[in-house]
Formats: sequence, C-alpha cells, structure tokens
Amino acid sequence: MSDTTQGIGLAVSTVIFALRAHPETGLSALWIPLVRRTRDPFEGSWALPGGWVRESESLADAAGRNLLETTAVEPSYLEQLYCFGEVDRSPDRRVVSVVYWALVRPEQTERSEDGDNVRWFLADELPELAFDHNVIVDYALWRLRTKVEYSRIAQAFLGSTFTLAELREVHEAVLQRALDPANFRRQVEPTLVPTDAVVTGGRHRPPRLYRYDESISLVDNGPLTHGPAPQNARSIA
Amino acid sequence: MSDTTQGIGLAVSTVIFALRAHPETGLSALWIPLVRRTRDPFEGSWALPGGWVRESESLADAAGRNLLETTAVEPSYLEQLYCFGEVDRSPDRRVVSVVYWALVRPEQTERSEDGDNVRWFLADELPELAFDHNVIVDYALWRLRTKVEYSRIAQAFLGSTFTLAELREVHEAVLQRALDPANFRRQVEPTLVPTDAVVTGGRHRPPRLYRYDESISLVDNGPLTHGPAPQNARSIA
DNA sequence: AAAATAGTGTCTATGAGACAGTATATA
DNA sequence: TATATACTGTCTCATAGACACTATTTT
Repeated sequence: MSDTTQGIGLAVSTVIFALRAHPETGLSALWIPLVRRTRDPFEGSWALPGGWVRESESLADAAGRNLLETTAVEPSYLEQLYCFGEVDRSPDRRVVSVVYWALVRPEQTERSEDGDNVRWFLADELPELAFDHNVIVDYALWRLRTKVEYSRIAQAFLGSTFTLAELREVHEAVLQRALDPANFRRQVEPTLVPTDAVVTGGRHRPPRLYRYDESISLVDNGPLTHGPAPQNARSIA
Repeated sequence: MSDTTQGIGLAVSTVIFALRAHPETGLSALWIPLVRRTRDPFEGSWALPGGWVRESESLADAAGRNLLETTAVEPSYLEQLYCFGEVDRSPDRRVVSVVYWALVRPEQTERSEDGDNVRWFLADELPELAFDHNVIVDYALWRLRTKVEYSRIAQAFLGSTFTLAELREVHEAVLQRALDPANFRRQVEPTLVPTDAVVTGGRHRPPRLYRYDESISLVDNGPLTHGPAPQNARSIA
C-alpha cells in the first residue's frame, strides 16, 4: 500500500425519478431530469446531474446537495446505486463516479421546470447521453423495477395520504403493466394504515385514504439501514 | 461543477469468503482473511485487505490485484458490495473505499496460510477491526446470505463437479441452518447438469456428480452483467 | 336507474416445506 | 443383513393470479 498521489477525480451523479403523464398514452410514466453539458467532454450533450465530491461532505450529502442545486428538488428516497470506475469512461482524465438514485414526488418537481440547461425526459426514451450515462440509467431503471416488486418504495412517489388506486397507478407506471385491483389490494393493504378520510367528488364510490405504516421501513437494506455507520438509504418525509 | 483539487483518497477493499470446518462444531463455516495493519491509524489492528486504486486500473481490477497480492488467492466470484464514503471513517485523511466481496474455493486458499500479517477468521466471530470494517463485513455477510437464497452463487464455493450433498452443505453453512435434502434437490437440480460419474467409496449408495449449467448465469445483476460497460460481476472458471 | 369505481369472495395453479417410503452402495 | 445416504412420492399449507360478485357514490 504505497502513498497516494492519485489524479483520480471523485464525482457523484444522481438518477432522479418522478412520475408524470406520458404525452401520448396519458398514463403515468417515469421521467428523469438531465442537464446539458456546457463544456468538454461531451459539450452540448445531456448528462446526469452530478459534480465533484467535496472533502467535507459524505457521498450521500454530496448527492443530495447536487440534486438540490441542479434540479431544485428534494428527494423522498435516496439510495446508492453503484460506483462506476472503468478507466476509460471519461475521455480525458480518470473519473470515478458514485451514482445515487432518487425518487421524488410530483410537487417536488414543480420548482424545477424545464430550462435551457435542465430538461425532463421519459426514462425509457432517452437520447444518447454523455459518458456511460445510458448504461447507468438502464441499471437504475432495472433496480427501481426490481425493488418495487419486493419493497414498498413506490410510496415514496406519493404524498402523506393516498388511495389504493393511486398507489396501484404508481406500480403500474413503474412496471409498465396493468395490475388486478383486487389482488393488489390484498398484497399491499396489510402494510398500510387506513385513515378515516375518503375522497369524494368522483362519480363513483369514494375510496378510502391510507397512509404509510411508519413502523415498517420502506426497504430492507440489511445492516446498512440501522447502526451508526454509513447510511445507504434515507427517507425524508 | 468547479475544478477538482480533491485530497480524497480512493481505496479498494475486499471481503473474501471461503468455507472451512468450524473448529468446535466441525461443520462447514464461513471464514475471511484479514491483514494486520503495520502503520497508523489502527496499527496492530486487523483490517480487510485493500489498497489504493491505481490510475491505470479499473475498480474491479484493483480489487482482484489486491486480493491476489495480500492473500495469494484468485476468486471464483467477485462483485462490488458498496462504496463507503462517510467523512470521518478514517481518523486522519479522507478516504473513500469501494468495497468488493469475493468467493473462493478451498483449494484456492491453500497457498494462503496464516502468517504474522494475514490470518483467517470465522466470519461470525471477528475481533474489533480497524476503521468501519466490522460494519462492512456485516453488510457483506448479509448480502451473501440474501443472495444465496435467490441465485446460484453457492456453486462458486465448489469445484467443477460436485454432489448435491456438497452443494447443500454450502447452503447450510452460509444460511446456518439445516435444509431438507429432498426439497433442496428439487429446487436446485433443474439448474444443474448431471454427469455420468458418481462418487464411490462411501459406506452408502454412491451419489451422482453434477456440474454447472453454463447457459445459466450465477446471478442476475441486470444490465450490468451484459453490455460493453462496467462489469460488476465476473466468474473466473 | 345507469355508470363507475370501491371493495369482497372464491377458485385454481404453483411452490415451499414436512415427511414417508424406496433404492443402492459399503461394512 | 444392517446401515447410511441417495433419491422419489405425496400431502399440506401459503401465496399469486383470474375473475365473479356486492357496495356505494354521482349523474
């Protein structure tokens, strides 16, 4: 273990997911914000929001800060995705990127409208991105879709109360297939707390509002969720 | 995104698992090799094998190289575990560690006997380690145990051919509980290829030898296993 | 009453696990 | 023949999915 005089740059990038209507089908779909690069390499290309890690901040903090700076959005869920460190992934100097993925609620994206340098894209219809960012997004999508099936992260897309139909819509948007309302109810209802409120105004029987069961964590990430040490997931209510 | 003049050290560490008999029960158990630190911080403490990432090697290559250097062992399975980057995890300077975990076969550990600076420990009975390495091992153990239940990585602990009893013993050692031989057979046999050979010499009916089904990958890591981009898992036959 | 969604009941297929029973080697 | 493990058969229970049915609101 010799001394370190590394010229390796350490960066953090974030794949931010939000749900919005698909412009054609009208159904909910996954969107992610990208930033336009203003310098080489890949000047003019779209890329994931990111930046260098500061010496005084943890990786998760760097991800949160950068996310806030570039898209004015606070996540309701944030988790480390993977650390990308191939030698040639940046054409000039060596860069290692710790990538996080985040889920945000619709109201959290309101302050972040499309500008010249930030634009929201359909996650499944991205242009060619800078660096290896297409692969990174594909991996993040795979992780999100896998995790929605065995955890309760879908709730991070919704507000503090929601109907079962709304929660089902989130699952359907992420998994890109219709789910049976009856079976879906039986699967998720035990993990929710019913409120006394219902939603009136529709032209049909008013559905009940539910809220999170705080005693059940959204995901099980093993020892990393508890304990004093590095956190890999944080929920910001 | 300002210029980078980071003083952050980028290191790679590896949690290496092998199966050996438990000194008391005699059953197979998980062991990991640790190295004794020869300098501050934590001089004299045991720590995970690791070192600085060189500018010309990928993270996985750095893990493989370091593993070979410190324990003279080549892994049959190697996967990125997590990137640890809390600010205060090293008492002097800032260090970000990309941690890998590896599985090795018994014959692969023969060249790596215990010395003054390398010693194998029972994974569930470790002393207090340097840095945050106890947390890291706990997380690696959790990941291994989780993954054994839904993938076929257990085979990476065994040679090219093996009996169902041997494979079951691996699962039992990792999961720390007995498994029903009949049910275990039905679960894993469809993923194996039977050979014509059997093992004679025991005082009972000779069991058949099986080998890997190469057409089924040991794990499903989504887009990262395929494609041209960063690999997060490699199987070295 | 018609329409639309909320919510319940129930049947079937599948897989995990418990455990009895049969097969084939060695001592 | 005794014994030990290999291997097979089968029963039960829990869960996922398909889908029929009832409930309750608005128009």
